[in-house]
Amino acid sequence: MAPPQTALQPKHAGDEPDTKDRLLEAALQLFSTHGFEGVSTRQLAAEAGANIAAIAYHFGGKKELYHALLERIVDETEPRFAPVIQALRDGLEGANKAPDALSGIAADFVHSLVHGFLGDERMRLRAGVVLREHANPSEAFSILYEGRIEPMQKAISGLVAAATGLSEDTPETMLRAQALFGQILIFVIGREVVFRRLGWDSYTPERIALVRATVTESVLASLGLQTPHIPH
Amino acid sequence: MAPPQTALQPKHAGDEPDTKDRLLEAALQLFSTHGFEGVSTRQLAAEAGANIAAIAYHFGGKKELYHALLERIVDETEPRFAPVIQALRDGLEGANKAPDALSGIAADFVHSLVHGFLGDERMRLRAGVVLREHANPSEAFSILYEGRIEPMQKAISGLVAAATGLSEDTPETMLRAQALFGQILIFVIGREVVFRRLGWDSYTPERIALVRATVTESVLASLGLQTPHIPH
DNA sequence: TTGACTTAATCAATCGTTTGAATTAGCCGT
DNA sequence: ACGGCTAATTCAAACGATTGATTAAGTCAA
Repeated sequence: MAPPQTALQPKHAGDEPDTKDRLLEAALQLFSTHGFEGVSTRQLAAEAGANIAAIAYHFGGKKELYHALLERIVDETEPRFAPVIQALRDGLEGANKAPDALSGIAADFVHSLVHGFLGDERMRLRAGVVLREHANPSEAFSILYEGRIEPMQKAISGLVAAATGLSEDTPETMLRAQALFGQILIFVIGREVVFRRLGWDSYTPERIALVRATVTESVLASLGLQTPHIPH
Repeated sequence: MAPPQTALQPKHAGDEPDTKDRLLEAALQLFSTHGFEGVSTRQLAAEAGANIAAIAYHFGGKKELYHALLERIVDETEPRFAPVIQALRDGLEGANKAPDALSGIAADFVHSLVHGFLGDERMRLRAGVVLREHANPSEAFSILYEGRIEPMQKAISGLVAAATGLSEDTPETMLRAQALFGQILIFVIGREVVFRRLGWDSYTPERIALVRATVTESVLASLGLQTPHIPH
């Protein structure tokens, strides 16, 4: 009757996802495209192959399922973004002694972000949820902001600071970091616009490589850096 | 009983908006924040001070009201964006003979866009609707794309082409234009992020000026141009 | 048997839409 | 200026359908 407070992890130790996981997967698929109010509990249950009551049982309600999805998005993207941010930080530290390497470090960073955002279908769905929270922050926006957004912004601010010579925490640096991020994120947000303009219907590996090369040029130039020779 | 097919434009020639206008205004306010599915017809009617049946009477239904809003957004933004695009085109034409002026032209363009997007509360609401259509294009996305988005993209492509020497219609130029636009649009999309990072709670004229100055630097650098001395 | 989980059925509330009557505005012949 | 006519508009009330949530009986492994 009441939602389980303790997870004893009984049941099968099989491989196929249980009802709770399938509901979270359905939530990602549906909330991403149609938004919170645009999806009914019956749609969620049907997509997950579960009963409607399973939502209340496993999460407490529709809103709690949505919040659980946000937390899962933060958790799932951790192994993808943490190394990228760490590599940027490490690179910037080393660049203090070898300033010429800054272009390569920035190019690698852009490379990772573009492929991370455009190369993965699931990441596109996650971005859909995150962008909806941007436009209309719910009470759970802080889950995303503190978990994923702020660390990313701080890392980019470090890059901007290294390239411009300004301090990391000045308003100008933070705004430049925002502008830099916008050059990448616009290809997620404006995906449909890009497709219409270029006559595309999806991001193939070749097209992603073209986006990455072009964005890298733009970003590096915006930082006053030279495009390194064949960034890889 | 049936919706009026012909508009004889009778009624008062007064100044206060009639029910149809008030419904469109309510649609802008509510759809912008909560999305199409997140707003009920009763909310719309209440916000407009009208009866629920007025939606069906004047527009045919909720969906048709939404489409009418999209068309109104295109129409209302025409006088704001058309001169900016025209000024950019004129400037680029003149810059063929005076290449040094390119920085000033680009700076003026960024200036107009930043103030257009951030300086007007109604524009922020309109942007909310447009961005939702970006993330989840409805059947009416073409209204926005052909009306506002494509002309803007083409104008920016002209600027990129002038700065880089490439042709206007190469994929690289179009992608660079997209990246350039992203540097500005991120301050609309990521409004909440900017506020949290900088400790702001709104875009005041002083803060907009700071954003404009910083974005102008970033955009011009990304185009390989020098920041002009005191852009005004 | 116990506890974790699923199920069908049902709850009140709200959804978008429709109805038909009431109200309002503009135009007519007088 | 007048009442009478017509069409445009607004109104309260209700429509069936769907919403998120809840219930109690059921299944199944330990």
